[in-house]
Amino acid sequence: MLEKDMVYKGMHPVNWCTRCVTALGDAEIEYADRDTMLNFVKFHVEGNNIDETKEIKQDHKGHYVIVATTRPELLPTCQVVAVNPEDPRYASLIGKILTTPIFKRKVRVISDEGVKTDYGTGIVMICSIGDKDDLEMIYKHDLDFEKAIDEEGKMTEMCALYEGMRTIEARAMIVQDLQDKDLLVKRETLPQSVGTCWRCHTPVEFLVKDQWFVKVMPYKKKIKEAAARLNWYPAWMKVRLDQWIDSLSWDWVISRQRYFATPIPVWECQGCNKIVPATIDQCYVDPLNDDPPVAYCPECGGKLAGSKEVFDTWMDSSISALYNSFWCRDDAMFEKLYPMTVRTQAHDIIRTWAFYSLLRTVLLTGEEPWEDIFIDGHILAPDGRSMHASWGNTIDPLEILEEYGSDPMRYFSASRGLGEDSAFSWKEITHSQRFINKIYNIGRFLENADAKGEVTMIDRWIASELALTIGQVEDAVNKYQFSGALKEAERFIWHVFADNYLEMIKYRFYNDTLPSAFVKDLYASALKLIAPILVHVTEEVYSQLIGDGSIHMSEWPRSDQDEEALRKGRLAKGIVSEIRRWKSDAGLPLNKELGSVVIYTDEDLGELKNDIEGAMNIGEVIISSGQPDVEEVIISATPNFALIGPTFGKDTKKVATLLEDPKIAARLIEEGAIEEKGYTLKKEYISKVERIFEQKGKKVELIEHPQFIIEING
RNA sequence: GGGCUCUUGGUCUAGCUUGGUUAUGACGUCGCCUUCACACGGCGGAGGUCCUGGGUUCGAUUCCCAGAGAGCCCA
Repeated sequence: MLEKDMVYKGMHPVNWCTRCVTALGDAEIEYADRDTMLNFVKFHVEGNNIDETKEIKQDHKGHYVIVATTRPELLPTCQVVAVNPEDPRYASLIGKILTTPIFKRKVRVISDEGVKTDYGTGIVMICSIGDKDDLEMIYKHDLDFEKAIDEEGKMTEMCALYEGMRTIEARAMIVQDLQDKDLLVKRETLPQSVGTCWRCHTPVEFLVKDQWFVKVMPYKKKIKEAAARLNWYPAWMKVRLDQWIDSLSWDWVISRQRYFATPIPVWECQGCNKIVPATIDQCYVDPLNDDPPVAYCPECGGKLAGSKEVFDTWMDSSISALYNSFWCRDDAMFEKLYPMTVRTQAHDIIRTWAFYSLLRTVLLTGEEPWEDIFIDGHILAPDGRSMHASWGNTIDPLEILEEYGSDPMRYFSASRGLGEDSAFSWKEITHSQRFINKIYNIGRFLENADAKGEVTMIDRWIASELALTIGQVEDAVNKYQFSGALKEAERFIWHVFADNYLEMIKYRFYNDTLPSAFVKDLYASALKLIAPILVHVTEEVYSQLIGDGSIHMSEWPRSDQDEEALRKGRLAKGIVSEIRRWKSDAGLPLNKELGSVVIYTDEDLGELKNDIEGAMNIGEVIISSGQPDVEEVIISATPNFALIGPTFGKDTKKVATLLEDPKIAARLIEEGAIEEKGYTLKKEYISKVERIFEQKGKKVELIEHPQFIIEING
């Protein structure tokens, strides 16, 4: 980058802590709200033909204007005074010369739209360097950098009799002197947000120092184009990067004055300042201890001195994609691995890691470092705030690992929505432990199965359910929605495979008609879906059931989807659930034997008859395509708004009221379509009806479902 | 001050892209069930102004606008 002129050395203001005596990166600044004093100071106007106005007054020394400043100690560096061009109060002042108080410097009044008319008196002095606004003005109007404050926070010799004082002392003294000389009009308290050193909370100063830079300004468009080619997850995170790039107004300062970090691998000629970089085969190199590649300056023969500065740490981390793909070390690997598939990081370092990575790799290779970028949130303390040792709300992950193991913690991490911060929750740990326990116990149950039974309809059903789940997990993972993948896999394993399927095949387990290998294999396939999250329990169970290498090295699962099996299996599952619920409602044990049950349905459930009997301990299940011999009375009906809304528009409510009438609903279901109050009603406008059943005046135990009716004969 | 995000039973949360039956699940809570993988289990119940206001619409948790509160990033 040095050779390509993308890196240069130049004078530039840096954030500086006068207590730690070091430069600070922008990220090391903490803003603190505090009160300061806004001082209203007289600046006398040069010349005689002055129009006196409300703002331009006169005292015994002549005409003056009032400038407001929070930093009177920077008066010695005041080079210009600025007003807003739109400000009518000072229109006549633009171009005039003022005399600075005490230091008696002649300064010009300039206009700049950046001046806020409602700050102080609307006139501001531009000093080097009070704040970022000053900095912008200095660049914009090509002013000199003057140094009033040194590295240790003391006033320099240009501050005349204030030289050697600390800034706070100098400020107090100057205010006093201004007052004594009748140059101070008034003081006001002003709430202010001050940048402070993150370590010692000393307010930071801007100091102009010799620094190394990576050019950013010429490449903003290029970086935004590269960012646009990435797939962002979540998509809105890209907005943050774009706006950050737009807001940048300086190149990237990459040098730091620190004790440790990666040394800047260059030597400088003491005579002519020629830069001699280390050669590639010299790396890694410490120019303070290692010899330069040439003994003397190739330009002037002068003595070379190694750089004492180190890199901003982002210089290292910004090329992680290049490093990890063996850039400059193994061309074949680089060709294969680069660009990398995905960058994963949190949202707080979009402006640093993501941005600098894009910048460096685009400048070095001409292409973006990854195909996808996914931005995750932070884990907050259980109280919803960020974790701080001083707040006493931290969670030590090592304690969780020791007490619960890593699977519950991984479960928690994966269960969070992508990109959003979320509070750590012990409940999730509890829940995940239960799930892990479930996974383990299912494994223990299947472990002992060794029968070689036939694969039946219900087995093909669970295989089809698995196939659907695999698809859902794939969709979620492809969008980096691990929480969705986890949820689908858990739903299948716990609530479909264990709660329903296992209950329906248990009787085959005990009468040795289970196709054990098939069931074990299917369960192992399901475990693969969550193996990347629950790495240990899945490995344990897999090794017990399959015992053929690691689950983490196995093929991604596949399963056959059979529409007929899916339809019939779901129906059987629904029937079992309904009977179970009925037993529960009746206060019966779930294994209470039932004499016979008649199931009325249009579907041919012959192949599932045994499974229903086995699951619910029923003497005999009779499948009938007819209707039970009972009288039905409709007691309520629910309209199908999805149909009647588009059909009836504004009249939807009236029609809905008609459909809800049990008598109308009964007639409608009987006749299919009827005319009522001028509307043509159809049977399909009713989505659900509630009925009761009677047989010769006696109550009949019927379970009603849209797809079937169950008649229970205890 | 600017940007982005969030607000859903006691607590946490899914759904909102593509508006429509009874709003998902977890933790807790209450009741029932000791069935031989698991009582750290199973089944069921109670518990909701889907932040507020306005708009679009026959219909808004979902779409649009405004506001309030919270978080993060920046200044």
